[in-house]
Amino acid sequence: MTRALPTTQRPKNGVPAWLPRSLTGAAGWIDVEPGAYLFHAGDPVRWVYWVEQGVLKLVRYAPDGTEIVLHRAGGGEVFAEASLSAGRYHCDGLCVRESRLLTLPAVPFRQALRNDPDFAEVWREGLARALRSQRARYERLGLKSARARVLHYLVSEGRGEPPAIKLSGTLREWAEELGLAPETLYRTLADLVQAGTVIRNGPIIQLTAY
Amino acid sequence: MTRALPTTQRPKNGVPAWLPRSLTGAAGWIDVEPGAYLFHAGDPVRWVYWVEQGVLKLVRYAPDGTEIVLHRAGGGEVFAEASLSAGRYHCDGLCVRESRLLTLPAVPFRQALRNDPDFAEVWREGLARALRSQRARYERLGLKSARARVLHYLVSEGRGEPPAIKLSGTLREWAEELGLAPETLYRTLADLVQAGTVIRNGPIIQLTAY
DNA sequence: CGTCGCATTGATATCGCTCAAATCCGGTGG
DNA sequence: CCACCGGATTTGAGCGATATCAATGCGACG
Repeated sequence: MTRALPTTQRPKNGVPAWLPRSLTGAAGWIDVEPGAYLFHAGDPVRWVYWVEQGVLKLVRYAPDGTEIVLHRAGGGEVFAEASLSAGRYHCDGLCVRESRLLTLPAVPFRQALRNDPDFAEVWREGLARALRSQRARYERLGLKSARARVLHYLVSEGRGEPPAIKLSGTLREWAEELGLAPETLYRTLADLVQAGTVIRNGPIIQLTAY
Repeated sequence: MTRALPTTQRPKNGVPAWLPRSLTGAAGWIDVEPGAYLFHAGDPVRWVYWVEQGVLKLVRYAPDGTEIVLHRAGGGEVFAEASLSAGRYHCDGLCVRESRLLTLPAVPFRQALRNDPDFAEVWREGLARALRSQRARYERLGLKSARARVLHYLVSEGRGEPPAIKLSGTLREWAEELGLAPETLYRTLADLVQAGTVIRNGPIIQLTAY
């Protein structure tokens, strides 16, 4: 059932520096189109992917066919790394937006983790960082009010004293990250500025001091 | 500012088997009461905690004093392991429910990760598993309807075909995990049973087949 | 037998989502 | 330089799903 992967070969630029040579040697670039499946549940694990650009997702399906998204990965992230500790995939991996991926063979990847302590440490740090980030996002979405989510974001992701952030994308994208409709974020931000709780200078958003 | 830790010594039972001897030798049991701080932001990192029982949380504070929860840890989980890659804590760690903890000194812990490949692998697997779980929970909370969250939970956490789960706790606890008011979960479950989408036998909840 | 917490159901209020229209802004082509 | 276009940003209005408040039943436990 797995659709054949596009195999466009690309020059090996942009390979993350933290990958050991034993892996980069066997790696290859591919481009995938939205809707294309990288693998299906049950397929033997062959590759782990590093996402240079684009968006991918891991999905399962409810009996009625409803898609259940387990994870979304974007640029700079590793995709399907859970498969490293499994022989077969436990969900489908598919492309959401046109993506360029670095394919890393799973077997040498596992070997590198066991044999290269430096790589293992970098990998471990990456997992820990991702886990921290994910926990904070989870706690944030547990908050019921838009106001509380925005403040949570500013405090947990912000830098400085008082905390401030610089939006890298659009407000719409931020709204999606916060699990809010864009309109709700617009209004909530306006209210917070109105109330003097935050100050906004274009893409810079800052909590006011005590 | 850090309140002195309770230092009740306990017999060394219940130590997780995956910990290397180099760590268990230096470990100790403590009991902490709700409201007690294990550490404050800025404190030098001394310990990582394994939670035998209880609930702890990592928090920061908004300028107005609002508590921002970054993470909650319960029985069987490791707490404050992010501190392993930092010299100082970046948030406060405090006790939510009476807890019994195993204190693991940070320095030997880091050494063990570097020097003991087996331990490093177990640790890595644990991080990866926690990360997967957290991603699924995050995607779930991103769903706006109670119905969708329940179905997502059944598909992503359920076992078998069609997916089924056995509730280990109360429905209230499940509701909290789903980010719903308990009443909403009661009603949603009743509706799903009514509609024939799920079957419920006490704590066993199962999706119906196609 | 009394108490406590969970489960359940009812009634109501509220907040955020949705649909809509107007404006702004950057980029593009004439 | 200007007209035009598409997407983001705002603001308005209304609806609906969920939270909240309440009351009852139930079972465990002392």
